[in-house]
Amino acid sequence: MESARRLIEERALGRKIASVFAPDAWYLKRGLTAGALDAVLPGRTLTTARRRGKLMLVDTSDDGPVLGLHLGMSGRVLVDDEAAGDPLIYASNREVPAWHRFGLEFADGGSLYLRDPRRLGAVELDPDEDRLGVDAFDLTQSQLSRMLTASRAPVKAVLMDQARVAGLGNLLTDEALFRAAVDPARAADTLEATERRRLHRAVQSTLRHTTRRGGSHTGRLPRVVDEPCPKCGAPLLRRTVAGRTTYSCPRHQR
DNA sequence: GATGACCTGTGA
DNA sequence: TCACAGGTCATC
Repeated sequence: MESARRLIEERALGRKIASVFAPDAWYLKRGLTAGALDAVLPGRTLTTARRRGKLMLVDTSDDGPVLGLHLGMSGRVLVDDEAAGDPLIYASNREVPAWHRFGLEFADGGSLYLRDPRRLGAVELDPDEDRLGVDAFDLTQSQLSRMLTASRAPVKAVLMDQARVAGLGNLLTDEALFRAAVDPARAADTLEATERRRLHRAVQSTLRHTTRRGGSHTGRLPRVVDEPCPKCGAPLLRRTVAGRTTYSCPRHQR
């Protein structure tokens, strides 16, 4: 995610858009059409690449619209046919032209494409940025503590709620809870102050770890039932928490 | 806040 | 052949 933003920042800013490639109407959200994109993007350049959680925000020149790009779980950004980051898990890295769901052709002959096998990504114009909470990278200890003490939901549900914290998905959340030794199903408001601090540190270290690996989600917690816990050896547990498949260690995550 | 639908490649 | 993966949205 962050590496995709950086790729756009380093390689795509300042290049004049010649045309828009938007063959997949389903991929355009909130009433957006290919015609609307054609009407506003050609002639402009991309000026800034920002990110809030999993939503990429690309500003355009001459008071143009903000281009919102969602990668979903399997989407990747390609600039001049070059991808960012490590190969993702749960996603194919093959080159299939039909997986190009959206793109910008630049006047210099280059391009920016979203390649997304499973079509779970999305493109929108002028996205409502405030539907997302604080970006996980900027989450402070006291912000997290307030969220936790204010909710009786499972701690995993609080971490995954994009309106509270933007950017933590299923895998990252499991990994952070594993590192913090906290049971994902614990009601958020039952965490002690020391556990809340530990969880904050675990979120930060998980994020640092994954960005260092180029945004890939591979962590310390194996997502395999009955695999021995790398920390204490107990067979790992698999269940549904907050509506998502959840792996945790039944012994040391309390 | 929980649940199921959406979508489609992957691997058993 | 089919269960499963994940982020988001509509619905309860």
